[in-house]
Amino acid sequence: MTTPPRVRFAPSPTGYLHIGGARTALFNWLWARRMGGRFILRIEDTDRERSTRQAVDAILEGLRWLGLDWDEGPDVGGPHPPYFQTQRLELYRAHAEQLIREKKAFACYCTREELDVQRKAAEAAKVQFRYPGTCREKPYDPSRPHVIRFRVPDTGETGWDDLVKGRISTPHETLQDEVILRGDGVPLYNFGAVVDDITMEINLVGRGDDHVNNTARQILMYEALGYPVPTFAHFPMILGADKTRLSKRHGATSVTAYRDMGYLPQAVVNYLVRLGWSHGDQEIFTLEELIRVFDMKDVGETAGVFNPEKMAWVNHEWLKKLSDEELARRALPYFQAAGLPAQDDAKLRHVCAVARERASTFGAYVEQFRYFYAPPVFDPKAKTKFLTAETRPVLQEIRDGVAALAALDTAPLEKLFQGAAEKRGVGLGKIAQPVRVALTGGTASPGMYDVVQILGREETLARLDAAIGAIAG
RNA sequence: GGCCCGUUAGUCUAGCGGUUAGGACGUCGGCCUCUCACGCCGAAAACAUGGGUUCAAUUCCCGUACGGGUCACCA
Repeated sequence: MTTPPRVRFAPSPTGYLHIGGARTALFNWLWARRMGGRFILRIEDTDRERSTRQAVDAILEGLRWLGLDWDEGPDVGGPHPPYFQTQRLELYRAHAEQLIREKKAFACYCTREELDVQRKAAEAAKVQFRYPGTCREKPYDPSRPHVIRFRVPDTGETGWDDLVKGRISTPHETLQDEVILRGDGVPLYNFGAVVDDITMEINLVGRGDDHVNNTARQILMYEALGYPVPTFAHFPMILGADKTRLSKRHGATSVTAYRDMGYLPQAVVNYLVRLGWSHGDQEIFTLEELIRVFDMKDVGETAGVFNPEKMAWVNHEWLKKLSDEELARRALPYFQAAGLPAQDDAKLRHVCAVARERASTFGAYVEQFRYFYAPPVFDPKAKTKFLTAETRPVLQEIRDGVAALAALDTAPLEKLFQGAAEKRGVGLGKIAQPVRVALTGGTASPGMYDVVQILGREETLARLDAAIGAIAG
């Protein structure tokens, strides 16, 4: 392709932007950016029953959060407005009328009831229902209730060279004279998409695998309308762990849900791009790198299972790259959303610094380190094992030592803990573990000096006193 | 069921006729160590299956099995 690609993402606003849609958008966006083309966003809202304004907003929000901006579409306009299908009805009507004049489409007066009867009969006879062409030759009478059907050739086949899947073709016998305009004049998907892709000058259609079976019919429509057929690229589906198409029952599937769990947009993009595409042995990619190396031809052809563990790992890699300041700034809203009194200060930066190597999402930060902002919740087993009459003197010694320190710098703290260990001829663990349980409630935490420094002298002493008191009682 | 598409370890993938079949997540073991984590080192783990074609098939062709998609006045 020598002309720059004009690609599009055309979601129907019936819910949030989900993982699969996000990846489709991403592949298209990357290709447009790589090739110096245009990325067009079009809202396919012809299903009025299910389309909502909130869903439109949610999808735009999801795309923006991922960093996928559009060159033409809602909010930004462009040379081929409007970008909502329900505002383009005259266009579909005009193109349908052209087809009717040229006998490539016709009005069908069959009622749904009549069709249902035929469909049931076919089902009973165990044969594939196919519109029998009842109204093919009837004269056009706009005054009667009707739909417009596209006339499909009875024989032959239509194929194309798919950019990712290679040659695919469909025999016409498996197609039928499908409805392109409903009784109320609203187009059906295949026709609306074709008319829009023609008028918006889309020359590369990249979409999910689930549209493979629509492609031959659409190509027939391009040809009937007299326009060049675009290149098609069908991306493999994303599946759940049970290998069925990814859906809500597999867990979180909306991209904003991942934002809310504390994933970074660049990590979500990074994970999604690697699901069905690869480049050497590299796993971590910035958007800039992707724009340089992404190629639709490298997209694989096999469906892939969405793997939350790997996505968490990717997110962790990204988190580790952030500066302390950036990390804290981004983590803050999550602590606040959990009702914890965190602020963008030195304490938060210290908390994030120790969390960085220990948790892979901001959601996990809050979960694992809430004791820095709230009273510790004691693990019963840890309490029984480490907060005992035997460890009480240790807690007391550390408590008094911390109280006596001029400042909670690492060196004096180290000296305090090691002194207590040496005095007893035991390892540092014998000292640190009881203190750890007293301060954090559990047996796993960042290093003790960090914990003491983050909690501060007052809170450290209070927690040690409480633990000592609990043992006495 | 018809049609379309697919099949390399549990998962994501590299491979494009001759490789010790490479990398990553996860798993397991070790080192480090105040616990956890990080990091480092190491290990187990794959070409669905049967026929062809070929001197030679993971790689090309056909069948089978399995999986997915799709069969609306939804998109």
